[in-house]
Amino acid sequence: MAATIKDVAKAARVSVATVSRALNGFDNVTEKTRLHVVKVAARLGYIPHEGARSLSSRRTACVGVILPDLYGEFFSELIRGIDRVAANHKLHLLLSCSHGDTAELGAALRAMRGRVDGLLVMSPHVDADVLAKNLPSSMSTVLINTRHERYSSLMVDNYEGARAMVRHLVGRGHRRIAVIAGPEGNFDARERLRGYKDGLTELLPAQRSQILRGQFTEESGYRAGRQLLSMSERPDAVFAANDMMAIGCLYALNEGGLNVPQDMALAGFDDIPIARYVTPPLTTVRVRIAELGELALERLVLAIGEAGLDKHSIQTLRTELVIRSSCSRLASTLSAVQPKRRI
Amino acid sequence: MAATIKDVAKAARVSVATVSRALNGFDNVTEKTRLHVVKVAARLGYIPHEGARSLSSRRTACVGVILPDLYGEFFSELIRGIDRVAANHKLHLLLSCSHGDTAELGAALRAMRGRVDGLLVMSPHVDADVLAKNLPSSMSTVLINTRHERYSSLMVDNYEGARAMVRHLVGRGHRRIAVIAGPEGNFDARERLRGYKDGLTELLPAQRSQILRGQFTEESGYRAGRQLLSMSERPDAVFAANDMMAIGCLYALNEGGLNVPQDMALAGFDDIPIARYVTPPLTTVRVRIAELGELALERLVLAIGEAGLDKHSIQTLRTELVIRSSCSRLASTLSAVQPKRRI
DNA sequence: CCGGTTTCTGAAAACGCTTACATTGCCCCA
DNA sequence: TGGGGCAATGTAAGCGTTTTCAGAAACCGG
Repeated sequence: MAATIKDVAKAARVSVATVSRALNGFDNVTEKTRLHVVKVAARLGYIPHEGARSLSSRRTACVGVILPDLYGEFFSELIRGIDRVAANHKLHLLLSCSHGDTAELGAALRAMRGRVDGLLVMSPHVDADVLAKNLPSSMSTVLINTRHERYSSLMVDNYEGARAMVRHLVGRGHRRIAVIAGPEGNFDARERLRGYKDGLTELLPAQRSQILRGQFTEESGYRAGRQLLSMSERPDAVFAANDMMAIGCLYALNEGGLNVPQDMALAGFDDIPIARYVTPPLTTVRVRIAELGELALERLVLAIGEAGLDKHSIQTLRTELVIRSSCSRLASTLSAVQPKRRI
Repeated sequence: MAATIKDVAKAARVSVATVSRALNGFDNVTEKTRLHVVKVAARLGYIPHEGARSLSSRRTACVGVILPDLYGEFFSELIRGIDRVAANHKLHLLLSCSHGDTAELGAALRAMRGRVDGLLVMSPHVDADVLAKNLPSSMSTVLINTRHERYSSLMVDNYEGARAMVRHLVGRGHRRIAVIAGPEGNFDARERLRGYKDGLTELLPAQRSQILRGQFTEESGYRAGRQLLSMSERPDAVFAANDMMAIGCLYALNEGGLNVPQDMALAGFDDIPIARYVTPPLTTVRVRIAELGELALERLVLAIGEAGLDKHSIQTLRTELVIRSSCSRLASTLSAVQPKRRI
């Protein structure tokens, strides 16, 4: 059995209190005693039981991170950002995944009680009150890309990002601009779609929007690409609601013998690290993903510090257009069409 | 303050023991009592304090996962595999990152004491006995791609994978085959390099090996690519020790006007999801990354179950050559060189 | 109606720490 | 030399559960 503080106390012939103080660097212990205790502890290979420690001290030095999924670079980037800040604050990460399932989300939330000091939740499926119902009240919480009236959150400006992209595509001469949208109930997907639609009606009121459904996965992007290939009147540009789908779509288009951007422009959203490495490099909307994670945890740390005084703030991260070569100007279209531009 | 079991007991006019039993589904409680307790608990919004629970029951339902880093798709895939199994077993993941630093690794290991039931450690930097020194003895542990005499581990057959790739490249007619190696002290890097070297001396004893150093990041792959561009006598094939570097290298080569595979073949290692989506799709060595995570956790779960009886086994996952188009045959080289083949 | 089971429930002791409070011992100054 | 004050240490009460053990209640056959 692993040594406990009692064993150390016994072996060092002092009380457990003294051991605790000595090992935790309190100043009310003689240097001599401390040294002795430290030595004995080392000899016994004593490692404090963090569970007991947090029960007693009422802080766990852990934060919970609840994500909808773990697939793809978006989440790994997010976690990486979170980890950076966590390391700074000597916090540990308890990772949980709702797998898009409401029940699992609820369970994950409840399971965090007594394990963590605060919670980072990303739950883009807008199943509003699973949160309120399963979150231990008094648990500091920060939401990521999830809107809820009772909790602070960090949002990405999906709407403006999407609009900016449409503006860019139109500016480059594209007219028939299709979108590969994200999953239905998804908050980000919805906002990006809204941005696309608004951008389109604003700039090209005559053009019909053209929406393909995707699931934010490469695979669904690939399927959308196949669909595009089989269309009689192909769009001249496709705006995928995230990079993964753009990449899947790109693959399908290449496979179908289409050249991006000459035959069809392609844009993504997120600017995941890989986006610049595909060929052609992907024009996309940059979301500073790691920073999103960092900011969220920074904010959570603050909230934990201030305990009760919940500020309930919403911060929105701006996005940024990243122009690479997957959306070059369409010379032919440009000359053929004389758009009524309002830009 | 959040409700505790005591509050529930008081409100329900029963003892805490009864509340505990009722809520945990023991059968020695009248159905009537249980219902009553459950109702009261719900009314008070009671959520059990998992920390207290694990202290008392001596199991945490958590496993620790210690990784060297979080950057890139390799780790996200690994975590995804781990998460799948964790979800099955209703385990939670406590994620920690050593950032390649021995001290941090030690700290992370110690921090796991009393927080988790078992540990998954990937520490390819062969700093052998940080492990033994900081691991609470009696903590079930499974290593991933890390060799240590005292613990069970799951390994990837890096050596054979690399050799197979060299064999493939030679088979395709490549002769001057350079490698972009991983970081020095890294176990995987070392094995892959060894495979490369052995493959080379075996098949092309006359050819000198040509080694560029990388850090397993795209960025270092990019630098290696620049180096390649500036060489007077360029290799006709490059084998990057992982896909990330291959992708970075590809970018540099494209940028330098080289066509892959016509001007230079390029191969990677890992088969991260993105590998198939770059252009040209990357020939690589497939490591079933998610499966690696799954198997590791499966094994850990077993080890936790059997407590003392450590089996201390080593399982090696085979790799698999994935041939895409980044390494097509070099017609010119083929005719020019008449190798003494031993294959 | 009574002893002996079988259920159900409660009291209290863990679990391994931290920490408030009490106690001891020592120094120093009156 | 005695006592006030302070620093070092010890005692013990938590922290919120589970779980052992013992007691109470209900049941059953004789």
